[in-house]
Amino acid sequence: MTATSTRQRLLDAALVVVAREGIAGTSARVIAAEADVNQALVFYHHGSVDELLATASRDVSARRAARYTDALQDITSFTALTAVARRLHDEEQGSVDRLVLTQLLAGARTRPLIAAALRANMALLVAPVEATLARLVAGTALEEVLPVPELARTVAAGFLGLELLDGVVTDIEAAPFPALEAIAGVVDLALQAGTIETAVLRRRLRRANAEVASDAEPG
Amino acid sequence: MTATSTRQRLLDAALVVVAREGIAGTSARVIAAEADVNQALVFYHHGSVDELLATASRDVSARRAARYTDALQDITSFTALTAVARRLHDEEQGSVDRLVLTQLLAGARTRPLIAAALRANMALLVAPVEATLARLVAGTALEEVLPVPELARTVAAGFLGLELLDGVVTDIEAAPFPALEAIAGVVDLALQAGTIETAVLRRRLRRANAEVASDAEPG
DNA sequence: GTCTATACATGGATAGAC
DNA sequence: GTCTATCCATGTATAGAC
Repeated sequence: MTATSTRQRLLDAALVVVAREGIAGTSARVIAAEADVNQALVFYHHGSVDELLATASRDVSARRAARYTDALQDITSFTALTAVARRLHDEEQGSVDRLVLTQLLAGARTRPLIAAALRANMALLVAPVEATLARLVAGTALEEVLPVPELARTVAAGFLGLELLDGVVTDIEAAPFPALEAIAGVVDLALQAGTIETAVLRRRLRRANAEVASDAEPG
Repeated sequence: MTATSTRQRLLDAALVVVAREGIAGTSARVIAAEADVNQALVFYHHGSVDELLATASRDVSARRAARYTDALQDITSFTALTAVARRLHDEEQGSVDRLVLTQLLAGARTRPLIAAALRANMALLVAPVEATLARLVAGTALEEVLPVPELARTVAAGFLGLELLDGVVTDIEAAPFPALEAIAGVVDLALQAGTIETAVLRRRLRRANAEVASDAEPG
């Protein structure tokens, strides 16, 4: 086994440093120290700190997307979807990958290279969620009222929100999942033919949707 | 009218700078320049940059909580709740207050003073949401299966997730709300007596809940 | 309360020897 | 590919005059 290349050591170290020091505390010097290499090599191998972070971000998100795709492929109910969300969240507790994303999102607001990397990465992350949701609503009354691509982004964003707050507002840690699972239970029930007649649900959903639309443009 | 005090000018400027430059680009010098006062006055009036940010954060969150409390007080359905979420989101488009929270959350990971301020602030933010949800489920079949305090934190966190991604992953901007409103419609329908008999829903929800619990501890 | 001046640390990035 | 040395900008914070 050859020793890990300096280039790769810097990529790994960058993620560790971002997770530990935050985006504001991440510098070429600190990353190099973490990788135990000379500071100038950050610029030799990666051009700039932001390019290094962008590359590292692409790597970590590819790993994350693969993990999500794998975990979601057998999902057949909203209840199961929330259970997977809980499991993924638990598995990522304290992991480097988890802390990095929120730090990079904050950094992306002012650093174009990081923003570009995250945009590409978010698409990877949303794809498996979208595929799963499309499978879940196919053939149900929800199919014609739920905008699946948008819902997938909403779900991914909400999940991110939980990860973002976890550890800062510490009392939120395990709390979200029972709540989400209870709601998923209601939705799953609503989808079961026999509990609500599909035709009735469809009609009512359409009516409710129309009301929302008219509420949104008052007077 | 007396001119705004230097102390207050610094508080206002701090938020502007955090929103514009991000937490990583926020320094005493930049804040002082934005406030058009001398750099040393940051330390004279606020002790340190982090203390200034913590104070400013408390102020901005108090404003935000007041806005939310006001907007939520007349909510009587989940559909209306999502409509309010959409309105609040739209109103905060491009506002200083909106960008600040995510930046401070990222900063909180490594800066104790900011973390403490945000913890206090999050409680303010969750309170009106919790009160609203408690009102919504009171007397319905959901009352005994939904953990309201946890759900309130989940909703707040999810909302934050949307705000966090908005502007970075640009295609998410307006998308979440139709999706959320469609789901809220389903939940509201499920709660309407006559659509589903309450007793049936209760029994099924309990059973679904039990299945989730046993799924969570396999083999 | 506000200013100038300054000490001192850290950071991005490059030149040039090896 | 890697190292040392260095330039220069920016940042925190304080001392002391006004």
